[in-house]
Amino acid sequence: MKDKTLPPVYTPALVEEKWYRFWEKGKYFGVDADLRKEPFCIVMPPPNVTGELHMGHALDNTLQDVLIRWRRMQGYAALWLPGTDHAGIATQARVEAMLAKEGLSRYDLGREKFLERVWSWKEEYGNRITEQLRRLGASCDWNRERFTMDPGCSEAVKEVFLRLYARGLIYRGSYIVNWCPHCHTVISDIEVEHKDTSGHLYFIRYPVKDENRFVVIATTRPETMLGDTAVAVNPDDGRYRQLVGRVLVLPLLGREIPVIADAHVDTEFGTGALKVTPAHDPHDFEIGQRHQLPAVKVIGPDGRMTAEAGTRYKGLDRLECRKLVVQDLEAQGLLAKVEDLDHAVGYCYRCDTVVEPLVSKQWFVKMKPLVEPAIAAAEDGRVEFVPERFKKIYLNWLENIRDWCISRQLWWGHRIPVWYCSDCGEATASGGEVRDCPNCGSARLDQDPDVLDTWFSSALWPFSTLGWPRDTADLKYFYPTSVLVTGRDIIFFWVARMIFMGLAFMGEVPFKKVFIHGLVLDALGRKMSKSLGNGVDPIDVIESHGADSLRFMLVTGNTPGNDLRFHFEKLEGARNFVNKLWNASRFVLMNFGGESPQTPSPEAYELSDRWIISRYRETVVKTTAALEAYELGEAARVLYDFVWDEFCDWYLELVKPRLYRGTREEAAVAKGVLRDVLGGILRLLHPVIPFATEEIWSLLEPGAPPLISQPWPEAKPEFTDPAAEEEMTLLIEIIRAVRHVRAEMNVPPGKRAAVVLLAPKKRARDAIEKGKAYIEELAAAAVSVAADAAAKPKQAAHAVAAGVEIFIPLGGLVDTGRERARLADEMAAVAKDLARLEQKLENPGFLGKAPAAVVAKERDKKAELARKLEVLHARVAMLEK
RNA sequence: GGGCGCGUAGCUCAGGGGGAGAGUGCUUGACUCACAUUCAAGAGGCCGCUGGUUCGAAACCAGCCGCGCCCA
Repeated sequence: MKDKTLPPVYTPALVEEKWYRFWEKGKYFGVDADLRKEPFCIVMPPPNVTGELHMGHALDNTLQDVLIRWRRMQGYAALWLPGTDHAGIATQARVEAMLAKEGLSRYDLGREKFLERVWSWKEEYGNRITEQLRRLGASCDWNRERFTMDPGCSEAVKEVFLRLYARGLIYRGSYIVNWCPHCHTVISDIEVEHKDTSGHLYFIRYPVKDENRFVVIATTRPETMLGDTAVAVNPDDGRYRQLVGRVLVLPLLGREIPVIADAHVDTEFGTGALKVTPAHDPHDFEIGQRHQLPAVKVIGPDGRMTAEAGTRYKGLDRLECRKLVVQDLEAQGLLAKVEDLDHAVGYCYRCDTVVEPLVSKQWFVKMKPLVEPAIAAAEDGRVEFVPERFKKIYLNWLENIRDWCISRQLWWGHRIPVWYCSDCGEATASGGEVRDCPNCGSARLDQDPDVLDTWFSSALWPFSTLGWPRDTADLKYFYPTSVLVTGRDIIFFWVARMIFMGLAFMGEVPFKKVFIHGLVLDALGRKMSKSLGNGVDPIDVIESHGADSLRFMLVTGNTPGNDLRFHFEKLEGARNFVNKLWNASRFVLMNFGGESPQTPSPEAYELSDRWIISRYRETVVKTTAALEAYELGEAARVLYDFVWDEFCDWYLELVKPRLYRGTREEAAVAKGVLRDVLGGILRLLHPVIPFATEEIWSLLEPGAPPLISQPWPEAKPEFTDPAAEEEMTLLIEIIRAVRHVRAEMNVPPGKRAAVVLLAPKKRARDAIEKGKAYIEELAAAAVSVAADAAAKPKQAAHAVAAGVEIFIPLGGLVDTGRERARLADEMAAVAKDLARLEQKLENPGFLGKAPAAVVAKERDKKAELARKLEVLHARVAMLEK
């Protein structure tokens, strides 16, 4: 070993940090608007500032980094724009929890002081996740890092709010909304997760006024009956027709409520009579609107019963109240029955608390006018989904969308830029502080206390980060961005909203492609979650196996749109691959002995050189095509196979004789090829495995510009060499056959065996002559070639490969019984295949309708199998003698 | 209830109208001077079921069964 500087096991920790610093300091991630180049731009889905890197981030950002590094190498002005999201609810909750440890609430501090605390918390912890992204190798332009609450983004949020308000697309009103009693804020419809929950269906008798009969209603939430203002039946329901217009007496409270008819009522559910609680159920709210029913709020924002619920229930938690109401109804004989029922219950997606629907005055975005262009853009292909099926999901959602509730009862976020006059009640929207009411001149003005939904600012991300509302060069150059890479779980939250906001304010779609990937699941196929404790920390993985291994595992395991299970075995496989690359490079470098070999002239190539170059060219084509098609996993698999099977297992072995025993000239040719092909491999792998490839590159090409800035390999047509491929395929087949026989016959691996090859065809004989040294080296054989059957040795193990008969004379070592059995098995297999082919070739349908090339191919196969069978028969006959 | 995805080797998954693939695990052999995180050889599969289209289906279509996800 001439060079001991390369350790035999690749150690990522020694390499990764060094190269990341080098790239970042050397500004290799940075890019400017450059009209001589094509732009390629990805805006990073901003992780929450509160967040820590999880496997979902690791996958999402690895895929982005692969695309960005690849396009950068292809010569695009490749901008990957990073940033973080202020994550209203999550961040505020985090800081409030911290305060709680000091025995304080946010109200103790007051709004201003509280926000100071959040900002300082953000300064302290907010860059943790960006540091973690660096460890993953993310090559984003940190100089352009943005934050959804930085001055620029805040400006954009205000501007968008004001413009939408001016167009009448933002309005304030009292509607039923989803209240999370734990987060203490309203959340939008999509922030509610519906989960099947086992509960009960309570059947309650509502007495008809002045009559001795009842209407029985069914409900899963009996406590809401205290807020009932009607009972509704379907107008076509004969059972209840005569009751419509009558008055019922609401049990427990004695309030008189009407029986109304509404087509919305499902006659199949329960008894067909529906209690109507407009203040606490979305459907009931709509019925209430249609029939001008009062909305009685019996549940307050704290999840407790209000005074309207009556003195007996006031102050009780909604679930305690449920028990008491049921108990009271039963005592009064008004509870008809209780059934078990699984039904969908809404939970807050942030904190998993049961959401309480209630009527409240909130700000909304009117969706219809915004959504129509967003639908059109997907339908006419201005924005494309990869895989395409996600387009349907997107469209289906937009087509059934309801108005978006955007106000949140939080302090951390973009404050709603509206001021209310205490004197005349006028609401004024403004980009700056309003001091005098434009309506009455009063100075008694208060800004709306609420902030905007975090997703409101995220929706502007692709253009707010490029400078909007200012008309910047970046915005002109990079917008619309090239592709958005994100998980399928936030198509509604984010992707759809960016598209309609982009269309509304830029007049163009924010990205041309949406590349959707699945989720990273645990080994058992469950979502990784804190509560299950089944999450795998990417940083742990990076520390134990290296960022490259993690990235390679995530990329190879990824099929477009499908979920990916995390298995440590797969991670180890990836680690082994990186180590394989490392060692192959180590071998190459050791043989260079510090010199830089030159590319040989093509005439100097021998068969194996022509073969590996041809295979390399094919790999460039396949890899590039897979990347173009967003099949990143396929690209990585193609590279894995090429590097491990063809380059390491075959080419490196084939090259050893020349390096160890060849002439100087021969060795120089081999080294030149090694340098070229390994260099190409490093380029191809760099987007997926950036650290190890950069390290190896620096050793392979000392003094050259770093790999990150090298051009992507070209697929030169002149590299393709079908003859070399055909010949090598033959030789590989022969080598495998010899190895097989040796193993079967228990020939010790170290023992050089004599091998006689009988090749009737001249082409095969020529190839064997050319590759004789390969066979001898890789099959530990002493080869002699013969053209006619006279050369057949008698006491020999035997095999057939690609029309070539292989004899390994073993003298007395051949166990004829065993050999006969082996041959019989092989003959059976061949005969079976042959029979199938013969049948096929006798089928007139096949002969008449199949393409000529297919028929010819099948004929060839048949001929070859027939000959093989013949040879095997002859061999058996010989053994019989 | 509607929509989508997935059922291929023991496990995890690619592939995709004309020869069933990979990784891992398993069996056998080898510490061969790049790598035992390795090398070589091997066993292992009515490609979920039933029909249809086709000369030809594991692949395309329909239905069914099972699992998962999303929406209501």
